Amino acid sequence: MQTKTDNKNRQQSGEQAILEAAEILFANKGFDAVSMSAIARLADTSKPNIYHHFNSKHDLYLAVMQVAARRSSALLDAFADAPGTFKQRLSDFSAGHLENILDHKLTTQLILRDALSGGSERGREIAKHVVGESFARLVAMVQQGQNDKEFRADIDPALAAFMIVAANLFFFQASPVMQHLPGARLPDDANTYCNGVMDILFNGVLRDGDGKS
Amino acid sequence: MQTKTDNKNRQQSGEQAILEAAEILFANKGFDAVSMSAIARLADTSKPNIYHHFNSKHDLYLAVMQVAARRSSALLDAFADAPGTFKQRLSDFSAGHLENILDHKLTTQLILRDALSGGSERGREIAKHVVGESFARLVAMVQQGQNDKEFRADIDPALAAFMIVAANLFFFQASPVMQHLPGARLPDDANTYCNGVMDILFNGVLRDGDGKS
DNA sequence: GTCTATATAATGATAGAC
DNA sequence: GTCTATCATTATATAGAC
Repeated sequence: MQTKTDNKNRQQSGEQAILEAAEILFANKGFDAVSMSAIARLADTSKPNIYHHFNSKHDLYLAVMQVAARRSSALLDAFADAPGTFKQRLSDFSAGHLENILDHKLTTQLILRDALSGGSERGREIAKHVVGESFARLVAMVQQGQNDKEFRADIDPALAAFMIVAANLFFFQASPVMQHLPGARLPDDANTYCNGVMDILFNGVLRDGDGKS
Repeated sequence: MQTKTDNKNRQQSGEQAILEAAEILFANKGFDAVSMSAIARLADTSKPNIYHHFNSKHDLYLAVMQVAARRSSALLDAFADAPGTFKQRLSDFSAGHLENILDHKLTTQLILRDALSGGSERGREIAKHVVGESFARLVAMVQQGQNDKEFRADIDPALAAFMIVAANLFFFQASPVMQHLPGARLPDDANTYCNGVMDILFNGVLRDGDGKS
């Protein structure tokens, strides 16, 4: 029994280093800009050894994606059915969502890059599954809030959910650029940003009494 | 006098084809995934001819970016100082912004890809200039709305502007993915989407009387 | 499982004829 | 301005020893 586990562990040490190196490079530069030589160099091994563990560059990429997807999926389970008002639950979900994004930038960039790029058929399937999962939870949460008369009934729950996801993911994508823009800077603190977003989403930017058409 | 103009026109016919082919490929696949051979093939010319017009692949890329940036910058000038309430002007700007994005998907994808990717130093400068320009206008518009007491004074104008841009750009990025997600679909019509977004941004999702903290 | 050495194809870029 | 032919380099991937 133990021999099998030992083999698995010994075997993974090599694979693990390769997977980690590949994740870093793929996330930062994208599939095409990364060579097997660069991965081998960063993983401190040789090119043929990578081909011993993975059939092709694309296979390695898919393996990296699957590991990242598994990690990403498990992270938001805690927010599935929490107590409190839906306003609070939605705020918590959004804060947790953004926190996960910023705590796992590599994973996020990897999945986001693949999901939004016209890349490899099957890679997008994995990425779609991940974003679809957290998105569906958000939509359901908004709908429940509508059923409880806490949220307006005349808004599209998918739209509200999308705006939350968009605000968080686009913040992650754009913050390196935004930091260098003159004149108007966003809050660099994630919590401040998230609270500001949710305040606008919940209450709107119009002053009270201006008439909600 | 005319000879110069004629030369210019004759000269551009070749360059134009190369630039257009390069824009299509760079926008769809990114810098690294596009080869000079592929560009030459699509432009119906030869590789050395490209090198006659541009010093390197990177030079060609910058030229494509500059053309795209010029196009993109000119598009939103009309919304600079329009009449009407700031709510209306903001809605019009957002609608025009999204319309421009969807009418020039190639240009948008090209600039967005470069701005958000860890790509070539100088390419990002161009992209940053474009997004920074339209972003600054939006922020100013929100601030004016606050000065006129039309918008709440306690919101961050940069944050509100960012949410509009994020909603539009992320919609553009994600709509190919979102269309295939089960359960919750966004409106496929740009106007419907934009109106829904602005409704939420202006009025919020909470039902009236729930107390704006 | 890991390596050296290598096959094969494609890359960015150039030389030089027309 | 445009081409054919070619350079040097690098890419993915494999063969085969240990």
